Amino acid sequence: MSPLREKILSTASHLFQTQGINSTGVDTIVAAAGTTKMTLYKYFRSKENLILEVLEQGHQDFQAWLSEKLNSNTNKPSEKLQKLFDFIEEWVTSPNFRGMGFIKASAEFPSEASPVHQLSSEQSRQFKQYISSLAHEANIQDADGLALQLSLLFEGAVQAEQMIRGSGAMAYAKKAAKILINGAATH
Amino acid sequence: MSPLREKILSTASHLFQTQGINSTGVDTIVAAAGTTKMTLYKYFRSKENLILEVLEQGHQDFQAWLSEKLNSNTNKPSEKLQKLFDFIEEWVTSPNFRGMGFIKASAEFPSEASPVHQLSSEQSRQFKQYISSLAHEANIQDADGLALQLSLLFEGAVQAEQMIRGSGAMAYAKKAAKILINGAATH
DNA sequence: ATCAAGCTATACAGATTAGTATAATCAAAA
DNA sequence: TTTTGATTATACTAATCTGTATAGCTTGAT
Repeated sequence: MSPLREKILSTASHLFQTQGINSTGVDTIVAAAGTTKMTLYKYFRSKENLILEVLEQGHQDFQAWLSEKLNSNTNKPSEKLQKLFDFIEEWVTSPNFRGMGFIKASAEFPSEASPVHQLSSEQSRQFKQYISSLAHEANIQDADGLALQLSLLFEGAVQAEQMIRGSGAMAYAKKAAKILINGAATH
Repeated sequence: MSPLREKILSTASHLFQTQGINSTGVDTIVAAAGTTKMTLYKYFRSKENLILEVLEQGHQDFQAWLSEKLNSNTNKPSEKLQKLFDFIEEWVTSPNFRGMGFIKASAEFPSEASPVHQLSSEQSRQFKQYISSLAHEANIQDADGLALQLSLLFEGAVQAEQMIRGSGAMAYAKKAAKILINGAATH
């Protein structure tokens, strides 16, 4: 892929996260990326299109990183579920963590008719589905229920971390997750 | 207070929640409220000022409703904590629930220099502090830790409910809350 | 009936937005 | 050296935004 295209994507991702999506103009993006509007509109049909691609890439990066971590560091299915929040914490507290795109995007595009909102909720659904599959492999009875609860903790912790940087929310979310997982496993 | 002023406040609150704050123009607000810009700017110094007042009123309404419910329906401190999420669910699933302002506002105003962001995180802190005081009265050892975990569940559930309306997330958040409360009480 | 206060109507300024049109520049390939 | 393709520079359109200025209307009190 064109390096300029990637530069625009990463610059936009950074600005969207730090300044907000709607508050970040196209002019700001191209200035920060060191290019011009003509080039941006050559690679992206519209600003909405750029937003969608930023979201898509962010989500894929996270999912790929997470499943790779789980597959290479754990063996048994029950172990995967137990270590899930350890890796999530590692991701969230890493220096180049820029927040979860789909959480903020759904807040900035509340209308369900918006393609951005639709992609956001689809990504949230996919993430929950991934946790559910882990819970299912670990023979948890109410796998979907546990997955929903864990995703609530996750989204709440990310939200809290975005609200007050360095709040340590994820550490407590991890503890809560362990309690919920153990509780669900005994049934 | 002037009925027109209140009409503007409630209209703005509704539009901010359904369309987003930054995406809702002042012209849209006055048209929906059946008045004009001149009147709006008579009662509110600026749009930012209006946003702050909408947030303030929404938070006060919620806090007043919740503590009234808890004080009139429960006696023992431990009972308050147990019934907390029952009442929260009642609030969130009520027909005129318009979402929690401070959660979306912090997403739309990510810069910590923004007064809107500052008020949002202050309200989030106050809510967590309220839960903490309940936990403390119930003689929970790590009252602050439990309060943080419960507020994560709360914010995650509201977020999920905003993302996919009628997802039933709050019911599962309630179950998770009971488990965490019981777990913390035995220590 | 006159007056005053509150509200409406409308037009405007100034800034910012997304997106486009046109021309100049630059580098590498033929 | 000439051509080709990619990028830049700049100017522009048309819409939208917050906030203000000016003038007219309406209603209730004196």
